[in-house]
Amino acid sequence: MERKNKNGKTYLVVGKRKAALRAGKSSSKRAKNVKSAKKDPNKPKRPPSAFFVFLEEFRKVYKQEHPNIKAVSAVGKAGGEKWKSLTDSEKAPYEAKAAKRKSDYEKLMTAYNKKRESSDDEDEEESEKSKSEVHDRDDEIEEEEEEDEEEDEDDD
DNA sequence: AGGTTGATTGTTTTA
DNA sequence: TAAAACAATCAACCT
Repeated sequence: MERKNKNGKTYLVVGKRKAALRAGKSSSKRAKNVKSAKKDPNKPKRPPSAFFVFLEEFRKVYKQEHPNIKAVSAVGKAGGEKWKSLTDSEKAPYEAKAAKRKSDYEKLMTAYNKKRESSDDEDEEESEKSKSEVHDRDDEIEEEEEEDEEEDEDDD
């Protein structure tokens, strides 16, 4: 966050994490480019943490409370502060959703792995050499049905 | 015009 | 185990 457009163009110094992003030629922030980062065509993004789940809702209400506020950092600060203000009971539902998302993430990851397997890219060294030959000739894994079961837990 | 940063915390990942 | 990075967002700012 020390962007000095004066003379030096070293304004992209954000701190630490974004720096690595700079290393990669990828434009999007999502482009995680570690040294050994493999090229992932469509790797499932990480599941949002309970805080993020809470933030999604918090942002809406925050914007209503502060329609003039447009900076994302404002919601971040307020959200973070509010988040800590919440009790475990309050965070419980958010964590529950986060956990659910994580569950789906694992499923997506499995599908992703299978997809990768389908790809004839032997560039990656996989430790699953003992795996039996796949018999499923046609396996479409891009089918996701979201079933939201309404569980009402109000015991505090 | 488009890419990128900013700020929060939590979870995921890799070394 | 630990540390780093990334997950969304939206407008402003830089190239």
